[in-house]
Amino acid sequence: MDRVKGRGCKSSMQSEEEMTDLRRGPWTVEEDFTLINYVAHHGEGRWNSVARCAGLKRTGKSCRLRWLNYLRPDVRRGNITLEEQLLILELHSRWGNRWSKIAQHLPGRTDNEIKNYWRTRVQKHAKQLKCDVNSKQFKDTMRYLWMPRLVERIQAAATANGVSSSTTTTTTATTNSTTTTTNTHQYFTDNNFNNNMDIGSGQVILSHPNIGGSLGSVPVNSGFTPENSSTAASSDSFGTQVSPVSDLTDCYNYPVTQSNNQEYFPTNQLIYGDTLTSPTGYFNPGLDFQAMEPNNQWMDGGDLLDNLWNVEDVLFLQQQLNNN
DNA sequence: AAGTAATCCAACCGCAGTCGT
DNA sequence: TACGACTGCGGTTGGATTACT
Repeated sequence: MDRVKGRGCKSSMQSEEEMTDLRRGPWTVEEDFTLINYVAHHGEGRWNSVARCAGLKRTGKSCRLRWLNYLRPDVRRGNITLEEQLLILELHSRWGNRWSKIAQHLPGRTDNEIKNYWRTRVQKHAKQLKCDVNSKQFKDTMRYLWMPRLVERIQAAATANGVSSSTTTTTTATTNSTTTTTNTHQYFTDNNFNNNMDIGSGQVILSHPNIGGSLGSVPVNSGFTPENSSTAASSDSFGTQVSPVSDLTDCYNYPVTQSNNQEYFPTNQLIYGDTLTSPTGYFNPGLDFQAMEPNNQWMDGGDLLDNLWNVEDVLFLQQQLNNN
């Protein structure tokens, strides 16, 4: 196979790569097949052995990353739900950039995905507010505006769908700490690609939640070409490209629509309460709400997180700032 | 329609921790 | 204890896509 120009190539090749003709960059369908097949046969772990024994010209690290972030059958793809957003905000406020730890509480989500979400969405808003994402102002904004609003929206969605409040993500909290209890739910089927795999013959006839349609001996979705498997975007049956307006529910088995959130959302019982309402004058001056234009996506459009904002919030906060 | 800017996210890197010898 | 191999984590990059002019 041709050597693929890598991403983020900023330094000289590692010695390991200099010695062998290792591939870098996007994975091809063939490589994905090989890795899936090998893991199905031998299990996870010992990634350097995987790379060697499976005949993949990849580093062990690359194999591990590809498997964990993309090929693993329980990887959940698609938009981050309201509940997940709430959970991310809460857990990040407690643990900071401990993406892996945060990801453990969001079944099916990878640390990479959460990290990307944080950087592209949350930090974007911090930038718009011209404050540091680690600043007290921004954290207060999250806690007293975003999170209560998320709770409202979750409850509203639950009400609209006729879900009793007891089954929604109930929230109570103190300003100092939040109690989280974790119930481990099985949200996704395990290794569901094994069912149709004929390992003995080497013939792989499997459907994989992250790869649309059948794999192996069955022709791959026409949206795939060997050279674009991980970057094929909108036509990618992996559901790689996650656009705020795209509906990818057809691309995988897991519900991503709001109406189903309660069913699949982990019952990490984040408990917030009325105390989430900002105490008068709590906010420190410094947030630059003038920077938020009236038609800013942040306030009246865009994705779920963006929608948490509206003009009333801004006016309210400006009032708070003026009072100080 | 074409060019440009902004955004998204898969994949890379370096570093630190763990484990076996 | 020292060393190397391996693994996992968090930060960063840049190609692809989307939005805007």
